[in-house]
Amino acid sequence: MNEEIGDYHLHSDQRSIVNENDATFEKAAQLFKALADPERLKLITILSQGEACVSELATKDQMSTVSQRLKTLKIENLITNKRQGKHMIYKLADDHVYELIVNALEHVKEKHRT
Amino acid sequence: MNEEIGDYHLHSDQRSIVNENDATFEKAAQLFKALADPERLKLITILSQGEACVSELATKDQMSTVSQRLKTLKIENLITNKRQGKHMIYKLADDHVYELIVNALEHVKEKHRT
DNA sequence: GATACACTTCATTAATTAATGAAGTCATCA
DNA sequence: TGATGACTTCATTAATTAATGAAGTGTATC
Repeated sequence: MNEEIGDYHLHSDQRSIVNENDATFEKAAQLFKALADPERLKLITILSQGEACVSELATKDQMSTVSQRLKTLKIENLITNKRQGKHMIYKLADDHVYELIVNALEHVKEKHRT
Repeated sequence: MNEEIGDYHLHSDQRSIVNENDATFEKAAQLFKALADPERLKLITILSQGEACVSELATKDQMSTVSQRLKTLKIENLITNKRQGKHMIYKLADDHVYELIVNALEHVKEKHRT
């Protein structure tokens, strides 16, 4: 009757989330917090087109700011980096990142009743 | 060579997000902000199991807080409500909500290299 | 080994966000 | 119609978060 998919259930045509603990909610909230900024989202979409170093993502005078934004994203495992000589190359960590953003963009573009 | 899916592209095995404007990023950031709180996430997961009124979601003394959390979620079209006599019944707005949360929960449960 | 380049970190300062409790609204029932 | 129940809103207060510019770190080059 109920099809089980990890902690996510399908029962009587209604999807539901069960058995999550407080620590998981806390971590998920932190993840969403990292995504909750238009400039950080913009960085992610740029990186969705391929890896890039910091100076490709920032002009000289916003380098500090961009570096801090990247750090925020990295802490939540949304992006990874590697050094290449003097440059630090950033890229998206995995598919969840892409899925989260695309899903959010779809949601905000959707018409909702007033 | 490139398969086009709305504003989302698949090219050479790399997904990318293009052609989004600032207003869209701003709205997406607001959406993520609404999700960036463990208590609001908890409310969403409860509602994923079915609709509920405020007093089912809160004890008497946290009613104000819970009501404000629900309002935050409603503003971002994550939930909807309807009055039923004295009760205000809340439920999830659409599938995006469920997908966003499940995706985030999967991401945080994933092992990432240290 | 000193200088430059490409960042990263730190500290201050400004701006946002959330909890609390009191007051207000809306529907029902006596 | 006035009292009660079920919320919602408001105002204050506390806690977080982000931008800025200066100082620090690591790598390559002269």
